[in-house]
Amino acid sequence: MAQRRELIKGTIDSLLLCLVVQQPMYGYQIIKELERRSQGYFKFKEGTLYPALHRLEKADLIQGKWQTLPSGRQRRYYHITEKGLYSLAAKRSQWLDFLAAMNLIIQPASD
Amino acid sequence: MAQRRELIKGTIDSLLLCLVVQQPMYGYQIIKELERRSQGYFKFKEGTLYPALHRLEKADLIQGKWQTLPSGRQRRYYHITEKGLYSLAAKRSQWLDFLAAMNLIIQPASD
DNA sequence: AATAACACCTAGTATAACTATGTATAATAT
DNA sequence: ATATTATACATAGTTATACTAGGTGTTATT
Repeated sequence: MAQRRELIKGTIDSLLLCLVVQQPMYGYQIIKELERRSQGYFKFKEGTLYPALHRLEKADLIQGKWQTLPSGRQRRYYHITEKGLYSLAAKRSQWLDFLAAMNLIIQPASD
Repeated sequence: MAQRRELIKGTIDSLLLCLVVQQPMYGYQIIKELERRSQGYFKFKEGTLYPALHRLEKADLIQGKWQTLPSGRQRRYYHITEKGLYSLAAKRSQWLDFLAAMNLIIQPASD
């Protein structure tokens, strides 16, 4: 039924690392940015994103820092760690391996 | 940690349908065939495959039929149903959509 | 005679995306 | 003025599914 939900599993960490490797970002921004860059495909819920960010931080792949805007509003900016950099490279590689295997099976049926 | 495990989620049904659409196959054969075609990448465990086959059969996407070999050994051959054909087409399309979205984010870093 | 390969099965576990809900502020609409 | 939407964070509980670990029985190989 919700194949999309399952397809996405295992890719969120890579997606998040892909974004924060370019520049530090905060949660809400990441949700919007993923939706924008994927042309509306990725619409992560907060209940998906924040736990994922906490998981990555706990694993020392990203690190968050609170920042206070002039308005007084709080944002938690995450930036990638050195360990995160290595992890991202590994995850990208794993993704490509997976993709290659999938392509071997899911050939665009010659019809 | 086990990213591979999560990556695979949501794709098994498509993989199985992809195989049985070509010819009826039985469980053990599917495991071996997926490993062969993916050049060793997919090595599904029985605890993964058989429940998946049962799930697909329950959803009326495939149908199994016991066959007895001359040796007396029993095999359950699964063939795709009409509903399975439509489902496979839909899943392939969903996979391509997902892939396109992923590619927009996981660009092979220009390095 | 013992091991590996064949061929099926399932109960329980782990993981992670999501639902639903909560808090609080700023901007916009009525 | 007031209500709604957008911004910004958080988490407890639900659901789905790949896997672990175990089981049954047959056939082929060492």
